[in-house]
Amino acid sequence: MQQQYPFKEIEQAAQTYWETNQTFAASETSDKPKYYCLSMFPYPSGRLHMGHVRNYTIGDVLSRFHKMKGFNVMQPMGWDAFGLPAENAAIKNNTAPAKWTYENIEHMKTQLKQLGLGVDWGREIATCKPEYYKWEQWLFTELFKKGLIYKKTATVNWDPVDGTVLANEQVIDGRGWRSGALVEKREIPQYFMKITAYAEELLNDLDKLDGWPEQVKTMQRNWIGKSYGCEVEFPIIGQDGTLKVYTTRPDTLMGATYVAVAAEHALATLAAQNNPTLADFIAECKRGSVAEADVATAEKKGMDTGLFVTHPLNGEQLPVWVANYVLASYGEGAVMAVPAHDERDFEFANKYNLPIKAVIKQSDNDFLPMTEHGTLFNSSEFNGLNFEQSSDAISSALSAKSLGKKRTQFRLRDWGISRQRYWGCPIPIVHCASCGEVTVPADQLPVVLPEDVVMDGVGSPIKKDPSFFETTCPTCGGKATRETDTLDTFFESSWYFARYASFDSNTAMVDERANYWLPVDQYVGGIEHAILHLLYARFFNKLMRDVGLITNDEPFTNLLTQGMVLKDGSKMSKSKGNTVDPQALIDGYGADTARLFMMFAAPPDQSLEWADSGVEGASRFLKRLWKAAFEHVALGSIEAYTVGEISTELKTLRRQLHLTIEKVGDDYGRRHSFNTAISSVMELMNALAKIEGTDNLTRSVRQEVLQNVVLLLSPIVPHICQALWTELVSGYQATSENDSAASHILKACWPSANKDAMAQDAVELMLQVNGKLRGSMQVATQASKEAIEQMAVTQECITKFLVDGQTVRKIIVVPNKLVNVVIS
RNA sequence: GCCGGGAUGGCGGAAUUGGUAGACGCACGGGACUCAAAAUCCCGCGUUGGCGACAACGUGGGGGUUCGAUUCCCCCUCCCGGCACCA
Repeated sequence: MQQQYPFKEIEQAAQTYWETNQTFAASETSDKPKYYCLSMFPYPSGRLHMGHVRNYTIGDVLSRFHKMKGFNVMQPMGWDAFGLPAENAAIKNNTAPAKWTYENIEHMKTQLKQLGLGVDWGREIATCKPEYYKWEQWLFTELFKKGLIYKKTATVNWDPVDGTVLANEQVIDGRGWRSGALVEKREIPQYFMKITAYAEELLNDLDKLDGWPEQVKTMQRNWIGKSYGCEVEFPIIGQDGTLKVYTTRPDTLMGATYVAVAAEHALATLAAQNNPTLADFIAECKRGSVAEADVATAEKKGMDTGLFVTHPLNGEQLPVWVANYVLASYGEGAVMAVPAHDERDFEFANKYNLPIKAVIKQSDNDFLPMTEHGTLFNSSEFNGLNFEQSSDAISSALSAKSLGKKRTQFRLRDWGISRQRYWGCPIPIVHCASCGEVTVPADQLPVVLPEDVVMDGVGSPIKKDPSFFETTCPTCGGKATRETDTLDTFFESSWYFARYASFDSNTAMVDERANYWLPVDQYVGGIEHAILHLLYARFFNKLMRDVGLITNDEPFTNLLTQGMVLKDGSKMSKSKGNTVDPQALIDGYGADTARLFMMFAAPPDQSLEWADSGVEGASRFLKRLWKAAFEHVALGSIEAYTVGEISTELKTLRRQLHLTIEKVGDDYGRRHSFNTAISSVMELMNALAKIEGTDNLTRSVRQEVLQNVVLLLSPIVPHICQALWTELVSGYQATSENDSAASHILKACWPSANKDAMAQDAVELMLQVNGKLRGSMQVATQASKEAIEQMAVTQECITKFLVDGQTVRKIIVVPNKLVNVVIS
C-alpha cells in the first residue's frame, strides 16, 4: 500500500474494473427488488457544469446505497439533445447543429465517466436520433387520431426584422435579441396537446405522491388551478349576443362597475373597426413579449371601447374597456371588474376614474380594496348573505335569467407543441389539398430530420428545403407538403424515463420491460423543473398508459429536487462569468474529492454556495482517511474482534461507530441528508484518531471502525473506498461471527448497527431553570421520573436560584434530554 | 404582478417530532516540527462584561402562543426558483 493517496491511479483502476466487469449493467432477471434511480438527463451544452456534478452525484449515491442494501438497481443516462442552443452555436461556429450536438455528447460522456458514476451505459439514448424520435412521432399520430392533439391559433413573439418567431428568452425588454426590433405578438396556427382533458387526474393524483416534496405538489396544484366560480353573461347594448366572463367571486357581482376585455378579444376587434384610436391602442397592447411575467408586470393601461353592456341582475349600463392586464388565454379573455374588492380593478378604476362600489362589509379596517370574503350589503336582495350563500343565490338568479351558471375552471391551458425551428423532432403530418391534414402512417416513420444543413440565422433550413417538404399524400397519393414545424423539446423529455427500460426496442415505443422497471423509484433533478417538465412527464405517463403501453399511473414515486449551485450568491452561468469548471476539479483533486465536497457543502435540496477552500477540506479528509488505513495496515495482519471485555475508551468508540452506522443509513435512505452523514463519519474518524494503542484488541476495534467507515462512505467516494477495502481485508483473518468482510467491496453488504454496542448505563441530562440552561447531571439510564426530579432539585446549579422566597412550581422532565425546573 | 421557497458566527452549514443554538468543515489566531517555507499535528475561535467562576445578549425585523421557540401562528423586509417558446 502506498503511503500517499494516489487518486489518479485509484480512480482509473476502479473505473476500468467497473467497465470490464459490467458492474452496473442492469437486468430484468433478478430475484432482488428493483430500484430504478433516474437523474434528469443533461442537455449536451458542451461541457459538464457544477449543477451536473451535483445532480449525478446525488443520483449515484442513492443508486450505490441501494445496491449495497440488496436492490436490483438501474441507473441509466442519456441526452436531451434537441434544442435552441444548438442552432445558436451552429450559426456562431458555422457548423451544423447535429455535428455540434454529437461532439458535445462525446465530450460530456467522457467527463461523466470520469466522475465514476454507476451508470448502465448500455442503455444510453440521445433524443435527436431517429430511433428515439420515431416513437414520439408514432405517439403523435395516435394521439392526433384520438383527438388529443389538435390545431388552433396561438400567440407568439414575432421579430418583424428577422421575420422569425422568438422564444421568450430571446426577447429582451420587448426587443428581439439579435435584431433589436420591437417584438410583436402574432397569431399563428399551431398543434396543441389536450392536457386539460387530464387536468382533473393530474390534480387528484398529486395526493398519491407521498414521496414528492410538498412544495412541488403545491406548485403543481396552483398551476393546474382548479377554481369554483361562475360564468356571467352581460347582454351587449345595441347588438345581439352577450359578453361572457368567468369569475371566482360571484358574491361581488353587484359591485361590478365596468367590464374589461383582452386586446385580442373579439369585442375589442369589433369596437376598433370604426375607432382608429382604439385600434392604435390595441396595436400597442400587442407589442412586447407574450411572457406572462412581462404582461403581469407591465403598467396597467386601458381604453374605453364606447360599447356598453347591461348588468344581468340590476340592469345598470356598464362600460366595456380594453385592458392590457386581462389575459386572453385564461377564462373567457374578459373579466367583470369590481374595483372595491380586487387589487388590479381598484388600481385601474382609480387611474381611469371609473366608479367604485363596495358591496362586501369591512372587517376591522376601512381600506379599499377589501379582497377578503364577508357579508354583503348594497346588493339588494342578497344583503346579509355570506360568501357561500351569496354565491349560490347569485348563480341561481343568473341561471333563472339564462345569463350565467356555476362552473369549475382550470387555470391549466392546453400545451402548444409546434415550434418554427429546425433542431427538433419533425411533426409527422402531411398537408394535402384534397385530404387535409394526414398523419404519416407507422410504416413510413420516422420522418427523418436532415442533419447536414447550413444555418443562415434566418428561419429553419427544412422550411427552405423542397427535398424535405415536397412529398406525396399517404392517403390519395397526390402531391402534398410536409409539416415543417418541429416539436417542443419538452416532448422528448416527457417520456425518456420509459424508453430506458426498452432502449433497444425497434418494434415498440416501450415494451413489457417498462412494466418491470416503472415507475421510477427515485427521480433526481433541479427544482427549476418543478412545474413544466414534471407536469408534462406525468401527463405523458398517463397518455402512454391510455394507449396501452404501460400500467402505472404516475411515473416518479419519489422525487428529490436539487438546489442550484451558486457562486457569489448567483447561479453559475456563462453569461455571468462566474462558472467553475468541474474538469479542473477532477484533474486536480480527483472525482472522489469533487463528489465529497458536493455532498458535504449543503443538503441536496438547498442551493449550494461554491467555495474553493471547501474543496481543500474535502481533499484533506480523504488524505487523512488514507493515512489512517495505511498506518493500520502497515502493522501487519490481524484477527477479527471478538465481543468481550474492552476498555471504556474502546467501548465508547464502538458505541460511536454503531450509532454512526445507524445515523448514516438513515441519512442516506430516509433523509437524503448526505452532508450530515459525512459530518458524522468525520466525527467518528476524529474519535478514532485519538485512540493510540497498538495492542491486538485496539487494533481489532480499529479494523472494525475502518472497515465500516469505508462501507459507509463508499456510495459517496466509491474509488478510494474500493481501494481501501481491498487493503483492509487482505491482511485480515475473519474468524468471528460478527465479521462482514467480503473479498471485494462490491460484494459487501450495507452494515447494520449492533444494539449491544450502542447501549449505555448513564446519560447526561441538561438542567434548566425557567427554560434557561444552568447545568447538567449524570443519571442512570433506568432512573425514574420521580428520582430524576428529586435529584435535580438538590443540584447546586438549581438550589442557588431558590432564594428570596423563590419556590419550585413545576418540574418538566424530557427523557434522555433535560429537566426544566420552573420557579417563581 | 402571481405561485413556491429561503434568511442561523468572518464563510458553507448542524440542531430529525417544540427541549443543550453554532455539530462538521472552511477561514482566522497561537503553538509544535523545519535553517526556512509548504505539508502535517496540537490548542483556541458567536458578541459584550469579567483574571476567573460566571452573567447578559444572540437564529433577517416586529408582535404572539408556551415551563421552554431557529422550530408553531400573525405582520413586514430582502434574496432565490417558476410563470406555459431556455432546458
